[in-house]
Amino acid sequence: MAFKSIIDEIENNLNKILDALSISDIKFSVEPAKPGFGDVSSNISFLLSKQLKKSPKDIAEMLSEKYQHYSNTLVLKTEAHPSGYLNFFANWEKLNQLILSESNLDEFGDVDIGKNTTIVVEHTSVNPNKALHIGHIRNIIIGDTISRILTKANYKVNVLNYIDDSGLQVADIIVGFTHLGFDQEPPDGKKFDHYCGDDVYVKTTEKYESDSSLEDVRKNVLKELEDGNSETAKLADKITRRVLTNQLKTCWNLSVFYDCLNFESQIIRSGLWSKIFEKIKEMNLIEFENEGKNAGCWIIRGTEKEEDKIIVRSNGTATYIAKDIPYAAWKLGLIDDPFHYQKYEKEQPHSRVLWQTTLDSNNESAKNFTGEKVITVIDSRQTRLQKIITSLMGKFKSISDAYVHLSYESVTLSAETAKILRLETGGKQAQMSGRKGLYVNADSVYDLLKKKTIEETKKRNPEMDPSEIEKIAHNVSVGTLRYEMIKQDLDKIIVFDLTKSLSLEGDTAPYIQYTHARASRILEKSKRTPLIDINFSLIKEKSELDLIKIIGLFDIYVRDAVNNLSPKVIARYCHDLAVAFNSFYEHVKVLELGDETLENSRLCIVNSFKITLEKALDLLGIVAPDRM
RNA sequence: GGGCCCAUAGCUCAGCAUGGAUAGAGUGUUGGACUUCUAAUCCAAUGGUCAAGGGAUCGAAGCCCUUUGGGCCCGCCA
Repeated sequence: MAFKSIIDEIENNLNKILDALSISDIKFSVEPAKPGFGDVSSNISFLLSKQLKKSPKDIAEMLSEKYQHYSNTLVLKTEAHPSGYLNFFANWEKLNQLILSESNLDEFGDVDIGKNTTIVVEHTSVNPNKALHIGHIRNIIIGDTISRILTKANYKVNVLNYIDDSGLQVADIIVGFTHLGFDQEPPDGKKFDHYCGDDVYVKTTEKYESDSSLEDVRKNVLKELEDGNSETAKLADKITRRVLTNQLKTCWNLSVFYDCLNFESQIIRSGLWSKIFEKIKEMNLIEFENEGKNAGCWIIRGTEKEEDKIIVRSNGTATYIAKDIPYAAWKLGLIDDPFHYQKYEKEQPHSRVLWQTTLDSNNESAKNFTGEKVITVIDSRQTRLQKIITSLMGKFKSISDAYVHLSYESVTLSAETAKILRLETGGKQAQMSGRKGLYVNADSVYDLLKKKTIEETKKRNPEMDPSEIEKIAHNVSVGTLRYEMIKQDLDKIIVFDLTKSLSLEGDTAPYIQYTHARASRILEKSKRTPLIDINFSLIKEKSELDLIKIIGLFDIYVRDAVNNLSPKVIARYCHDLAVAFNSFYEHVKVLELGDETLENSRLCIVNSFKITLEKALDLLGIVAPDRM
């Protein structure tokens, strides 16, 4: 509750006042105040202005007076601001005690929005024919962060990664291996996923332009992929699984973990499509077109100005979007589960078990990776298709918003970075393209960051053990990359610039992580555990109060992040915490004050800050080092 | 042609959902602070017709409409 306690107290009292005035249906706000306007503000006077035929200022004065007659534990005084706002000043002695003691609890920041219901978060879902590039990373980090935040909000989260192992992109590299003579072993220790993406995929698609006969080869390969028993399918299975293992390595390195891998090939072979096809036919959600350009196809009728969408071609085969329908329905638990589950062959770090679908029965107990709600993280270019899926799922499931497409803008390359990749754009940003080899691999960005952070850490800790430096550099590099992907809103394009991405100053993860290291060192040097039963009247410096206040706002921001599915809210909160701590650090001393009691009270603040920041950063998948 | 998204300081972005006080950060530039709990830091200065126009409102960066500029999507491809 923390800071929310004072908000609730004010809200209650204001409601009582309204009751006494026989006023109802007023949805006023009670929010943390802007600096300089007390601690909590309400807009209530503005909303009453019309009804009471008085100026907001007069109403604020009236309310302020009345407020005195109600019981207050956390509010010290009220103030009617000339602008009309009703401002409240906190009893900081009590509020400090409340916030600092609550911040020591494990469940600090928890909010119960999910009520322990299940929710699916699907993210990553990259074709297993290439290495992850910086654009995929945005998807992955958004998905992982959302999963962490939803878990904090008491959802039981099932994280899924959909493996499109039977699509055109996979067919392309198989063509490369079977018809263009690419060796199945990458050269000189190159990571296999990089080799498939950088070499096999790019060069094979290049070949299509000069050799049109390859088109037929490709079509055949694609067809053979659907039949699990073909030699082609077996080769593809071997290749894609090897690429997948490499991709997962990249994800795990970034502290991204999953619960289950769902293979498209198995969805196709499970026959789920024909079941759902029958069902949507029965429900009249799909129509057979007898005439016009789509004659002979099954279509979903477009609404008003939108075009009809073909689901089954006139030759009887299902289109791309059709494949998404059974999967979406499966995720929502709307159809009998055709899968068995087995543990993934490689062990996922942090002893979180990773499962994968299989069509072969085994001895594992039954699993359920579906959810009452589903969040699918896919970039905004798929909005149109996802809208169709969403509306279709809405007709299957009565809960509103059961299926959510969490959309985000793509990552583009800055003109300078494109130039490094030998693409002249005339100063404009460029869309990445796996096909054209125009992208920046995630692994290489990590490597560059790592190299730089090792240097920086060494500089500051010349005596430190190399393995310790390595560990810190890893956490800082991962933090930097993750923070860059999450700190802005989902609807903003990220223009990725290789040089700028290496910045470790300002609004970056290292800035935030550094404050944690500072706090840790103070606690370490104090050589004692701060005691919480302190004299709170000693805390009166502005920088102290500001810091405690922000600590107390944690759950409010978690709530905000969940309700708006907005990971950046937590990123900003972490940044705010760090700014407040840095200001505290510069303005007041903690150690060697010659005043045991004051020292202890400040140590309490430092400790609360440290554990709160740790929790908040954990929601972003960022580890806070004790030294850096 | 139709649809979706974006436009706030030189640059990158918060604020917009739920209208109200003084529009905030970072970065850049300029100046200052390390014999001090780590300077990956802090402090200060600089920098804004909130794209343009109109509307509703006591009140608009925010809501409605129009326009402009930019991005993306619109295949019996995936």
